[in-house]
Amino acid sequence: MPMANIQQVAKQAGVSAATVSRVLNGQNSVSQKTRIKVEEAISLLRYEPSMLGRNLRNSESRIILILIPTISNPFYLEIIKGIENTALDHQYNILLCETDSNPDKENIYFDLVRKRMADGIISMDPAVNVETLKQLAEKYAIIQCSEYGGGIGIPYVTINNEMASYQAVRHLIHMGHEKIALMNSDEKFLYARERRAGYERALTEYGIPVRKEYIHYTQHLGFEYGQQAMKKILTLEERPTAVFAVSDLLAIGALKEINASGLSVPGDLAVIGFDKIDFSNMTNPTLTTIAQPMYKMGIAAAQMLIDKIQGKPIDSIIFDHELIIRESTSG
Amino acid sequence: MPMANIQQVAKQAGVSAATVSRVLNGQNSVSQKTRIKVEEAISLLRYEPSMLGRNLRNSESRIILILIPTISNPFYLEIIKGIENTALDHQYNILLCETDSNPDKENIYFDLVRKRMADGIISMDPAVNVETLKQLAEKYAIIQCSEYGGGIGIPYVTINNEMASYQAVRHLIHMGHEKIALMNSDEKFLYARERRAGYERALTEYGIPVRKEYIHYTQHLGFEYGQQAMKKILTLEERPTAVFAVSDLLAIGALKEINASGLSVPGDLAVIGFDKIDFSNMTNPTLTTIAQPMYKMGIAAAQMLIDKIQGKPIDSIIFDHELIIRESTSG
DNA sequence: ATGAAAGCGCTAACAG
DNA sequence: CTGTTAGCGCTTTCAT
Repeated sequence: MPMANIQQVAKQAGVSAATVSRVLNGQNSVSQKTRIKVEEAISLLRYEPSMLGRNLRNSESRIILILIPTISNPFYLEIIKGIENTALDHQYNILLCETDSNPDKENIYFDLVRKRMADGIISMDPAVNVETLKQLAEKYAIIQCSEYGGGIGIPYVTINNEMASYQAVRHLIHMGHEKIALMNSDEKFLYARERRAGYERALTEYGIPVRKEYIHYTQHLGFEYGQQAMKKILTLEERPTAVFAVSDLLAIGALKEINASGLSVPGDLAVIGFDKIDFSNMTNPTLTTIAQPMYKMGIAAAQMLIDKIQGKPIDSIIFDHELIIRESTSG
Repeated sequence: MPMANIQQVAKQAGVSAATVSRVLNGQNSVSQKTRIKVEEAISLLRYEPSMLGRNLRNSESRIILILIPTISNPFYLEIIKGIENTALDHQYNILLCETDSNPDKENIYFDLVRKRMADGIISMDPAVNVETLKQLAEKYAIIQCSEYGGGIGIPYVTINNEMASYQAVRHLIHMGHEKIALMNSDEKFLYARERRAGYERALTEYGIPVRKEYIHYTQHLGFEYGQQAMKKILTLEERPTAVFAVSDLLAIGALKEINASGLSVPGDLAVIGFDKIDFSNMTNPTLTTIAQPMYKMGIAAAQMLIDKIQGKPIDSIIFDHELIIRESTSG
């Protein structure tokens, strides 16, 4: 007798399906006596209510979609944990979607919400198509997390990128550095523009000229890209004495490349990363970096999304960051 | 006019809902003329078919559940990618579930398949409750990936752990090592027992005695546990000249600890890891390790599960591994 | 406190 | 080739 349904339970208990449903949903308009009858029938038949029927009836999927560019960047991991735990608390589940920053793949996932397979989206893909997202946000619940298009009216949670970057560079200056390179993402991303602004503000404030040849752009935030960029930086005529990379993975690539070329960190070059991923503490030397409260950001994003799904008003949040000073700048 | 349904499209096109459904599902029993009418109605009304209705009707969720102990171990990342891409090809989506090796959380996720929210499970949690899993497997599609209970009749994909371990240790012996430590997981896990067996076989084959004090167990596979275990190993009276750790994260922790104590790798101690996670190539020195074909394993697991869901017969698979020799054993 | 009835949106069997 | 009908499993009025 596989897969009993609510009708069979009702019959077994000698009540109507409606009553079984009431018991299932913990409504207190059921007498103790019938409740017990129903519960017995449920366990007798090993009944498990079908989410399929319930979801159709309620026009909801209780699924939240998370959009990330790649699962390979550990930066997203803690955020995802925060989202997942919060979602679970509210009986939501998460569908983790890797876009590879590919619009086609992205669109497959957007379809999931259009097709009611997901109740909302938390987007963490900086490369997301802002136009599509804006359009989608008119009909569906959408939150941007850690990366936002800016001024497109979609609620977001993020940190103050300009300030974080400013503080990182100021720290380097305080350590006596003047020749400071920036390893940045493509400036089509808002956060990349903000972080460069912070970099320039710090330099300017201390009367250090901004030198174009010290600013390098990488296509992605991965390890290899950090190596590559560092290789170029090391060929500069006036070699910098410090590098600020906008992601830990980039910074770790830089570290590796510096070591490979026989130089030492922080003796010859100081290095700062960004994100405080787990691995930033496993390198040798350990990496100075900007910590984002990733777990908290995940919680907030999930809470906002759930509120939004339920029609509540929500506000964007800007979280505090923190400069974590470790061996790569103070060896 | 938000959220048109199939009835409204039918009305707009002047046909029945059944015909619209046929067009939607690409059945060729529809005349060119009506097909066009229907397609026009669809785009006019911006109709998006609801998976909720379809799923109920078809008694399927088209969702695959992936069970992992923690998202923090990069080992799972590539496998997940393989699963996801394969799933996508077959119009399945994946629900990523982190159990923290916690039976309660595990049970929440098992409920998803009981409640028809998921069509099947790929379990990668070594700590999974084998009894529950076995029971579940009687009614639902379940595959074990990279970790299997052994002899419980659930199809699996894995590698030959004993052989991989044997080869790693043999490599160390060939490099001239005799005092070789093993950093292993709790032997309640099958793979831990297999890997110890391989370790012992290699030693024995070369006439090297197996020394109890060289075998250390860690509670988890994380970085910190590797550091801790290494700390103990370094206090041994007769310090080993090589360490074989059953995970890269463990090995990286060992690396860090060795460096911290002023010793060098591989000069004073050689180190081998297991898994070939991305990071194993980012450390200094880079890490010798056993490569598992993780992406392929993911693809296979997903394909097996989908076949199983569709009632096809399936066989377990044992994949080939490979010893990747890098700096941590060969200076 | 409980039941009858309707319907969420879709697909498949059957009839024509 | 197309429409009618029924029903997947559940929840929610509306009665009583």
